Amino acid sequence: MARRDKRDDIVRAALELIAENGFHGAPIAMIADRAGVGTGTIYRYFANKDLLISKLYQELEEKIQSVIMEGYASEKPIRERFLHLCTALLRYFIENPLDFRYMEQFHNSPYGVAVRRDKILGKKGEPDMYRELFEEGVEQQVIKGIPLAALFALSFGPLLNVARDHILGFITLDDALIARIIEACWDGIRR
Amino acid sequence: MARRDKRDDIVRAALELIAENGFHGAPIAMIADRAGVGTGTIYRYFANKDLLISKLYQELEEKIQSVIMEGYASEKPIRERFLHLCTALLRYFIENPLDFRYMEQFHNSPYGVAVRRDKILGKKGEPDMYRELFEEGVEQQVIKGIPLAALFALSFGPLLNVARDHILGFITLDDALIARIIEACWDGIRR
Amino acid sequence: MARRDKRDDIVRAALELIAENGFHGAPIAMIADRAGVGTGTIYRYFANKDLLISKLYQELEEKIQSVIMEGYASEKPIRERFLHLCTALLRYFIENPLDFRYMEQFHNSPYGVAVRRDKILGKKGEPDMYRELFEEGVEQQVIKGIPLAALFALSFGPLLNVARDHILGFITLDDALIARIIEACWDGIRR
Amino acid sequence: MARRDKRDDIVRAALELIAENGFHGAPIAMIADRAGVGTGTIYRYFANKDLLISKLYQELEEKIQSVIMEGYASEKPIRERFLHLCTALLRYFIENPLDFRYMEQFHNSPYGVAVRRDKILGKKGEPDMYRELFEEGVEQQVIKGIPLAALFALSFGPLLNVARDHILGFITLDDALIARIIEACWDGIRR
DNA sequence: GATGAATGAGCGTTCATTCAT
DNA sequence: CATGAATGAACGCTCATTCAT
Repeated sequence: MARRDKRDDIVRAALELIAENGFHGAPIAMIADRAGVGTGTIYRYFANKDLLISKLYQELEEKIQSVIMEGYASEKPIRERFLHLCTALLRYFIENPLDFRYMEQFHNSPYGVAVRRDKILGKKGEPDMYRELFEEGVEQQVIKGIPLAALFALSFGPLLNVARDHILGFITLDDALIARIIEACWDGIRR
Repeated sequence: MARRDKRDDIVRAALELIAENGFHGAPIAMIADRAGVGTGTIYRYFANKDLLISKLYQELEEKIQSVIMEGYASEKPIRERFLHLCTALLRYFIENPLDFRYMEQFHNSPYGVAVRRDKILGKKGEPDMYRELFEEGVEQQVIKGIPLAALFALSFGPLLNVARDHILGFITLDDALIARIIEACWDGIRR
Repeated sequence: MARRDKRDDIVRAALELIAENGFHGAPIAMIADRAGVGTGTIYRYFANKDLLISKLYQELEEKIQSVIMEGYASEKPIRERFLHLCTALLRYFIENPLDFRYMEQFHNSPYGVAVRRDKILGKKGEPDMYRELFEEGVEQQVIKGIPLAALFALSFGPLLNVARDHILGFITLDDALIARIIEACWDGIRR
Repeated sequence: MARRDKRDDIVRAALELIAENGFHGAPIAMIADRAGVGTGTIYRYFANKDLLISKLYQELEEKIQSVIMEGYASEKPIRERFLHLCTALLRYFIENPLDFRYMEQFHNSPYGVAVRRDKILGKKGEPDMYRELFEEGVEQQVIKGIPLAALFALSFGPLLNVARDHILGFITLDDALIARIIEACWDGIRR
């Protein structure tokens, strides 16, 4: 088996178990078992469990980022761009429920706080589509002039909530409902 | 010391430690220590740690429920009632950050799922102000005709997010900003 | 069983196993087993394995110190005092081979270096019979005027070597031989 | 690279790491790394770690043996020969502290016991300069008539102790001091 | 021959829970 | 009733050794 494959097996096993059971419910031995490798093998790819968790988060974030940026046109109107990003993100989560659950677990953990700070306050040079979009929208007076953190809350809060409820089976999201919910998010932030 | 007092000490210690450090950072021995009781004593009040956690959640919920219902008048317009509930809730969280952090920890854990289901789908007979409000608002065509879960998401999602950001210091909520954010939530759900 | 007894069981088990097999050959689980307690119990008495090892060393040292000081008269001639201390020490080791082996293991380990430095250079305020004796002897020109460390080496070096050889069965020390060897040590350091 | 060179690299890496960090601090992977070879390669030269350790000891011993025998003349008087051997040995250790530290680690380990036994009791036919010297000295009544093990203890005990203290910086040995200490050793064993 | 990825037994340590006092 | 000493399963992690390439 190629080296890459083994790493992938580990990452996938970690993703599944953590998504399903939380960090608690995913001991290294169980991850190794699910991945079909020895426990020691995991440590050849990740220095420790924390790093495995963080690395997996980063990779997911990059993957999601690239997916939602497909077809994104920065010259279109703010509203259209907002709808695009939100729809793409929500669709991604619905189609990849494990990824969603993992991200959720991660954000609600000590790691998550630092990441959230960077997202809101802007990390060293790294651009964030949402932040740029909000800042531009506020400037153009299309979006309410409230702090960025509030705009993030008004957008992601509902989004992540409905994604979760859908995955848990409390609601069933189809294209029409997705569209209505995202319109509602837009109603929340638009001036 | 009265039996009640001892129980309260345990509950308060658990609240503080779990709010500050998460479930991980609150072993029974530490809770007992902070409460000033023996570890065994906790098991005289709660059959096990899970039950302590769940019971504490229930009590917090009841307390919050009663606080936000103060001055709530069901004969007032939907909008006004919505603003009242949301403002009271957000204020409560800001003034009681430990309670908020605890609720957050709880919701983001295996326990949380069942609770959320009950809230959305309606538990055995127990009334929920929000659900009633939303149902009435939808009926009166004041609120968007989307599933209850979506309305919950559009309301609580932003609320909990800004509460967290405030507590973490990423945003500073004053009365004016609270009002604007809750208005924005209303914009999101109103027809 | 009294608390003290359990602690003693742990300490004795650690002493035996480490003396017999070295630090390597004395995992916590084995010590617990030999002591007849659960592994977790050890951690109620010692914060970690290192502390157990260090504490055991200290206690042994104190015990040995008090034994060899029995009947020690500081007004007697240097030579007589030297013979007394060395004889008492060597006898102690022969009669308590586990203690000897333990001390040996300890001294030959990272911990041991610091202890040795203190012994030679003189720790804060703590008096050491040997150091005082050597210093007095050098001053009185009864003992060779070479560095303390050299005097320690000329005394303890042979002592510990023969103790080891006796315990390992390479030599059999009786009172006469002990006396001759210690006289030889004196020959080495005396002017 | 020649086979011999690779083996030397491994042996040197093992020597350095074990001397510096003890057996604990020298995992096979680290030795391989330092030697610039693959971990598996080590097992082509040594069946297992224990054998590497023992073989390294033997080689060091042979090297030391040959060095201290330089200029050794068995026709000279006992005393002179003793001073020669001890001086050469002490000098060697001071000039090769890694070798010394390694020997020390080795002697204070399960392996060491067997080696010591051989040295004192005389291994199958292998001659040992010191043993011969002591036996001859005792016979000529130049050296005290005590067991060989005691003579070894009175000679090597101080020697190894001062070597260690010098390497650890507790004492500074120059030629004069070395001479005085070895004279003192001689005082200890001579009749 | 040489490699280093893979392995899993074994380590030190934690902590929810029990139970004798 | 209240206690806290005792427990041992379970955890994250290490490392000597193997073996497919």
